[in-house]
Amino acid sequence: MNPPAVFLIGPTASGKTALAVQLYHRLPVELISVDSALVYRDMDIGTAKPTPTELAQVPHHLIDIRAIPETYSAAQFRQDALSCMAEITQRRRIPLLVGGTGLYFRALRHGLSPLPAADPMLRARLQHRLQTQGLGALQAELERVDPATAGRVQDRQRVLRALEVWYKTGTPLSVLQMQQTQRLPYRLLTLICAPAERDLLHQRIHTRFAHMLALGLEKEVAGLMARPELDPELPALRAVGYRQMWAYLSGDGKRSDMIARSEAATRQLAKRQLTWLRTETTAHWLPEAGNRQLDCALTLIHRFSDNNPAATTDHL
RNA sequence: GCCCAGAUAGCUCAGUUGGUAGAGCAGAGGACUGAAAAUCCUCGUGUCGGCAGUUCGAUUCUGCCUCUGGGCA
Repeated sequence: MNPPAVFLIGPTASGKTALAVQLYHRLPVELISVDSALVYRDMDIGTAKPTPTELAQVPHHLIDIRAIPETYSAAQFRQDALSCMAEITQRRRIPLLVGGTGLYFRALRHGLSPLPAADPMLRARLQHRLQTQGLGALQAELERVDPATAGRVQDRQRVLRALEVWYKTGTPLSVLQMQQTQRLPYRLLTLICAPAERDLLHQRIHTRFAHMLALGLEKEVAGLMARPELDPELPALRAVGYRQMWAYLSGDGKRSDMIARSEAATRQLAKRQLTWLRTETTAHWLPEAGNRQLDCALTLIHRFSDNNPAATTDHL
């Protein structure tokens, strides 16, 4: 039988990290972060990263593993997470994957088709064509080489990616995506940590952003702006809060606008994360934060790890 | 106290030469295969500040009132 693993998925500001820490103290688990922003060093306050003290007490894998100018990807994540999970399993412990990046969870669970990695040179060339010829020209070309994908995607980013795959392999993306992917070789328990009331989540987002400002988010971003190798178009710096603060410190809008825009962007992020969650049909939705939530999670994980998959993989 | 300008969607505002109105933002739903905290798609009924008058019909014109800016005393 495959070894066990637990997914703990939740939107930003849902309290999933706090729950994961409590679980760490009571169960033989090790935490793996599933978060595209936490991988970056020097982005601490705005990503609500656990503090160095917390990280020392409760180790999280896959945090602070990249410098800001570096790119990371779902495929990178899958590879890194699988190797962490193997090590944890060898220590006879259970990997607890906690985070909110839906694509990373999906890539880990269902695998990825064998596609070529991003090619920065090729991307730059395509980006240039996008600027000079417009999206329509690129869409028309995709329509010729891969009509299936052309009919499915309409945004710049994915049109460019589909052409990139075509240039690198000579095979349409839609054909490559039909190939069998490698599924996760673990027995899985999926827990969802999300407030039932949207209003409550919005309140938490508001409070948490005020807290980030109090912790010195402005200073953190000003420090990044002072570094010549960084610019606001880098994927890492498009993160919620950083993008808005960078714009404000560059003279765009009032401080109150920056706050409103940051909180709105966070709400929108949480909404998109919740959309991923609704496709999780075999997951267990945990009750609201508190003792009952912890007890519920503990019970579910105990039952799950006691080699009784039938009792736990079913829906509630 | 007087004069002027406003009052329309949760917010900022446009508009209707009189036939009950629409943008941006916010919000909601959805998509998602090496940038994903990214990138996109779809969704707009609201006493048009209140009361009265003119009119077949008023959010639109008129009068009064209330409130908010600005100016003059």
